[in-house]
Amino acid sequence: MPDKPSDLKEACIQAAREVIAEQGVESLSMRDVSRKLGVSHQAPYRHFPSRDHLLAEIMRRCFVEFAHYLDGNEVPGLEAVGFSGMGERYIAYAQNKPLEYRLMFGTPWPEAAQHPELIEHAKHAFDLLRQNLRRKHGNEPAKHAQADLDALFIWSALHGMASIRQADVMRHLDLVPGVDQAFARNTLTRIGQAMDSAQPSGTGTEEGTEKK
Amino acid sequence: MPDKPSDLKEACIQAAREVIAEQGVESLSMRDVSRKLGVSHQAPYRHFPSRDHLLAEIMRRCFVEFAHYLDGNEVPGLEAVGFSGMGERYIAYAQNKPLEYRLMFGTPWPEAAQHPELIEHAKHAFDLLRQNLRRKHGNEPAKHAQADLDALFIWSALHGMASIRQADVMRHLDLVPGVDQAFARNTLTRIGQAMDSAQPSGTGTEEGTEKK
DNA sequence: CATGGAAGTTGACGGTGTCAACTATTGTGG
DNA sequence: CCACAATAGTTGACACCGTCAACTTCCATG
Repeated sequence: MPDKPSDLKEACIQAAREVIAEQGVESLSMRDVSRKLGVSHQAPYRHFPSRDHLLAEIMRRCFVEFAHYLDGNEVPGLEAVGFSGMGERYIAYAQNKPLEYRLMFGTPWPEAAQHPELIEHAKHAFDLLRQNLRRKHGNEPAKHAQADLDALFIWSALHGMASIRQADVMRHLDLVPGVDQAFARNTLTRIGQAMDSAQPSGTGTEEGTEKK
Repeated sequence: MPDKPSDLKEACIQAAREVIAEQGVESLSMRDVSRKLGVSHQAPYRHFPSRDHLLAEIMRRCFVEFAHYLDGNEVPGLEAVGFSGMGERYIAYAQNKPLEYRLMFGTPWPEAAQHPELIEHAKHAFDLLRQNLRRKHGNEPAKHAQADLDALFIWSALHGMASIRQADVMRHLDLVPGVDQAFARNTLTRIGQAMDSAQPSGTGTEEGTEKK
């Protein structure tokens, strides 16, 4: 039990991450981190105005790590091979850091206005994917809408897969044995097939023929 | 204020759904339900052993509704036109009943063993998609693995999109205007393109050439 | 009519986040 | 060198939560 750490703010973040890693986000309490640090239950409030602010700071750091991961700086085995490599790194992150992934993408976010740096770093991670696609499409502004749509689609498929894999409902679907192993590979293949097909006609920005 | 409802169990479920619709899942409390029904804070425990059991029952009913929706019995405008129609109905449900969708797919599930009927109904909803794909592939058992993989991929893309659309982080990504409108349509198109491509080589059940 | 089980009430316990007031420490200006 | 103010940390309270235990109320059945 480390008593009275010199940098309490940093120690709070560290302790909170440990609690999250051991028991999950939802059962993290301010008083847990206080106890863990051998400090009064109000001490963390000197450094974080509320539980949400502590959580937001942790999420922000997770997004920094995540972006680093997506850039290929964390998994030296997988060299950057364009977008497909990024998809694999996305999957690898969700698989290797499931609690962090759940924290970033599975937890109800605190009010955005209160935590501008959080959304800034989240946006940055998304921008890595988007810029990758803009380079692929050619960077003229006319193509930006399609790049955004592609980024959203790829993110959807990857995030949906990561969420489903982490939800224990998957264990109860009576899947054909071995399918869970092939799930990630198949998803990447299907994404690639979709992206190799012709681009969808319109972005929907010109008119709306399906408004009913 | 409805005093002393005759069927308290049903009234609890109704009241809880209202609270969820007004304030979200996470701020639903047993005592809220009690107060709303003008009843003591322990009365609901006569009918539900715990908060999780009440939540599980509500989730179960949501899955029943959701399956009904997927089958096309709720949106008479959209006739059942095979898989593609089901994708649209999936999206329509997530859009029209966002809180129920969040409850089913965005909330940490209670321990599965405690709530067998919940997973049974969840599995039933997934089976609607799977059986649809089995009919499409031909129903021989050899094709079942591919049907499962396809179902998981389609579910991933749809669920990922639904989650992302509901997360308010989307409002902060500086997307090209109009892209959010086209998001759903583009996703369906991309799914269709992926499914129209050749099937991926293996299911991963035969051997593992990528185990390392 | 007695009795027993089911439904509902009351009260408590330990847990939480957070406000308010207090103390201790530390660095600085007179 | 010392007073003083800011900063960090403590203590105590409050309202809320889920849930256990003991109590009452009531109705159906023997």
